[in-house]
Amino acid sequence: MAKRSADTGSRILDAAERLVQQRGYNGFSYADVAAELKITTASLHYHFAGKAKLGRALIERYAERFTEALATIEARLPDARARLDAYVDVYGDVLRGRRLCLCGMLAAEYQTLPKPMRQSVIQFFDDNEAWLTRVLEAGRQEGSLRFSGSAVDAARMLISGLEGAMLVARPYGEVGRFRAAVAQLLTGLAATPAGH
Amino acid sequence: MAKRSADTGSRILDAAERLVQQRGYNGFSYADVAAELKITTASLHYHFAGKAKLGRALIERYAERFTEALATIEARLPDARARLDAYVDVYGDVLRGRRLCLCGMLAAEYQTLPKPMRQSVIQFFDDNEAWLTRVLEAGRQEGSLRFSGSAVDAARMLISGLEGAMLVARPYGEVGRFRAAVAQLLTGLAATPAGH
DNA sequence: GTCTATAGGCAGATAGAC
DNA sequence: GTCTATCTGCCTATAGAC
Repeated sequence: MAKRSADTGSRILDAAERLVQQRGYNGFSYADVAAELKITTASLHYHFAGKAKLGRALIERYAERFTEALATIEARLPDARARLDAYVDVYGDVLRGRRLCLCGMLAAEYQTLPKPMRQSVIQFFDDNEAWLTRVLEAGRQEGSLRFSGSAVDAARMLISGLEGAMLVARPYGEVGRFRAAVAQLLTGLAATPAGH
Repeated sequence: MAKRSADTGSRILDAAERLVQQRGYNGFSYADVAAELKITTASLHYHFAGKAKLGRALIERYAERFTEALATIEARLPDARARLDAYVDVYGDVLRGRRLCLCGMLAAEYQTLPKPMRQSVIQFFDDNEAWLTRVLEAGRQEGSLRFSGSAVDAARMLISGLEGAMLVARPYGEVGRFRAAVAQLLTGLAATPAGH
């Protein structure tokens, strides 16, 4: 009953996702995916009619899983500060696999993406922003977080900072760079000023 | 005596630079540059033996100009806070042209870049970090800037934040998003807490 | 320095057998 | 569902005339 291995469609998405996060949408080919799965590119086309459709499916699944991860964070952690820290950890985990955020990578390549993919990238950032805005607003209410300006601006700052910290840290191959940059990013948000 | 137009080498670099900042290193071709300059790709190879060498020349020139811009900022502006603001404006100007920072884009594509290009990308970030660290340290000394932790960590946070803010803002086509995110990024650094 | 012509490879994609 | 075979187009790159 237990499935020993995922079906081909999922395995294609797994391989393509890793390739895009590491090399970019314009930096991988059907041949790369096919070689990894030991099938032919013709078989690939059976599952995903074209590269654009594969790309769109990648974002959809990635966004879905991200949403699930955020729901889990909310279910398990009660206070805003802990939720924020857990959110940051999601990004750190991605970087540890020498990957960028899928949509961060696609944002860099945005101007070359097929139109349908573009809207999905925007949607990912919008969803993240909405979730983070709610957490920040709650944190301000409960007194665990503080920030000047609107919660949505603070959320945008954080998302930008996290995406950028991954982008810059990866060439150095040091997750410590990411952590240090993000720690600095968060100091301004702590209701209790960071001790020194 | 006045040169009416730049020489071919420079015009190639101009076109290629714009293409990389907008579409990425893997998202442009010799044919794109050749078409823009109305020459052939064979002529392109006379000036730059291969795409990797062109890529390296792009980074070298970009880094050189960046260094000059930073020197100009130091020459014209006396205090650290003004220098920091001017530094941020450099990024904003790039984004206004619907471009990313050249090295931010190349950082995304890092794993696919020819080896010689990689070291140049790292060098760009190292130089920026060193300059910004000096400005931040000076600002702390003169009392115009404050931050917890080391100046170098604050510098890394700022560079990450600026690169990320460009990355995320561009798909939306709104420079306002960049400005708002960066404003939030800087609030923690103002010695005089943002009044309200 | 710029051209024409072309090589050689890889890209995404399709037809049709099994 | 997966294969072989093939197509067309674009890519980087080079030889050699002008």
